[in-house]
Amino acid sequence: MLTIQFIRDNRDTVIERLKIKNFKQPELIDRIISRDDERRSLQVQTNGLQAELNQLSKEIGILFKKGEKDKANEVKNRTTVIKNELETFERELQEATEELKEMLVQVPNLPHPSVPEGNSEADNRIIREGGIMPNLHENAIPHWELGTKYNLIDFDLGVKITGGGFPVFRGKGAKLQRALITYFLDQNTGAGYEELLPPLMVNEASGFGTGQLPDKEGQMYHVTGDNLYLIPTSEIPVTNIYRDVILKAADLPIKNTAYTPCFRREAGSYGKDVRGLNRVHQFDKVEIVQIQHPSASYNALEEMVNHVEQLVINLGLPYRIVQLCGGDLSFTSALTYDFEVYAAAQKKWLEVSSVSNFESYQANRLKLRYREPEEKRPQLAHTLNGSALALPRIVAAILENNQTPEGIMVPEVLHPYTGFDFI
RNA sequence: GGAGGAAUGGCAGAGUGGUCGAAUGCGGCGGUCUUGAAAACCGUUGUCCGCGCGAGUGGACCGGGGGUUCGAAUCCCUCUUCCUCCGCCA
Repeated sequence: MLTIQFIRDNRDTVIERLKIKNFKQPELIDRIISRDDERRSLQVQTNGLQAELNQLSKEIGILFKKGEKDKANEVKNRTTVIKNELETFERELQEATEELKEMLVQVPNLPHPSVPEGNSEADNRIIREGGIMPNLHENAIPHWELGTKYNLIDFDLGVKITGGGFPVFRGKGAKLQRALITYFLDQNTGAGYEELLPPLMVNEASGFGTGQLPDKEGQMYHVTGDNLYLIPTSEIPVTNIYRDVILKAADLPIKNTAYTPCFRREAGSYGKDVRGLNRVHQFDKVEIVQIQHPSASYNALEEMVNHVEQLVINLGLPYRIVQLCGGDLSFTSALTYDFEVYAAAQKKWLEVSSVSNFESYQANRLKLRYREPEEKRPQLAHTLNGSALALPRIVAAILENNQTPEGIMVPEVLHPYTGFDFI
């Protein structure tokens, strides 16, 4: 979330920039500022009464020690009055603080100045395109049919044992998954990212820290018995490692990578674009996360984009990089680049990575800070993350684009990992 | 799952109702000394929210939340986590 201080100091800018994000309640900004005014005044009054009470309590202690019991009791009577008064102020102060936070949490991150205006995908800006479009033979088929034909993916089995959107990979299909995961992790660690293997379930505090809670609750599987959430992305456990942490400026940047399965309910997305691996409830993803100094975060974002681009290039997939417009940008992001690869049989662009700079928005929720060597006060760090990469759609594109009448060619970089070059 | 014990500042560790944000040690930072370093000595060293032009100053925080009390690190309730033992188990 944005800090209250920032909102107070930049009211007009905040309102103006949030327009690009289609923020629907600009009046909330003024409500926040006036509620904060109230909060401050309540705090002044509360603190004053508390100071008085503290002073009297000390006096009582001293009087009792001296044995002046009567005098002590007299002072005690005075405290009763203050306590009653204080109770009201404390309650109101607490209410104001809580309401303020509830309102702050509803304000999305400000988009970066370069973010184009727009309401939907159609307004996203294509930054770069690359790779070569494949020429498929006449009888080319989409990946869900290839998966069945070559016994790589069994969608029906997944339905049987769990439900729709939980495919079973088998044989060379399973091995291809493992190869991609290992390949991505190797490339990421080679680029200086420390490999992590985090928990797949997180608590509420973690969900709040990265911005999934309280609003996007419906997107996550909730383990009600223990009040835990299955992660929709390893961004949550990895970034939350640094929750409530004050780093030294010299510790920055921190670069982590993690492979995890991801779980998404995808409520309300039935119908279009859900065939095969295009949209599933459980999938594998390798993520990269950076904790950055604010002055370096946009360079880091470019670096991450270049890194992810190289992965896609190495796999030989036609791709494009788009910058999300204001309306398509997520609640917490300031700037996001999406990677899409072309799946030639279904003739569709599939999103395989989303690389974002959250600036200090998550950091403020997380209380993730760093300190400059000579500075007393810690500053909020910047957080960034991106998929490197999400597997199912990569697999879909590889299967579809590399199919020949004789079988499917495995990208060369994967051969050491798969142990086979043809399916 | 059952029975006990514990949680204090960066770390270790005192503190069981009163001027305690908290002894002491270590670590960190600054200084003295030294050609330099070490040692020794001296000083300093948490976070957050306010008020004040400023020098300053008020409040909160001893795992989280609630309670008792004029006053809580200290007493009570509750949750979480860790340790020991028993049971179960990959």
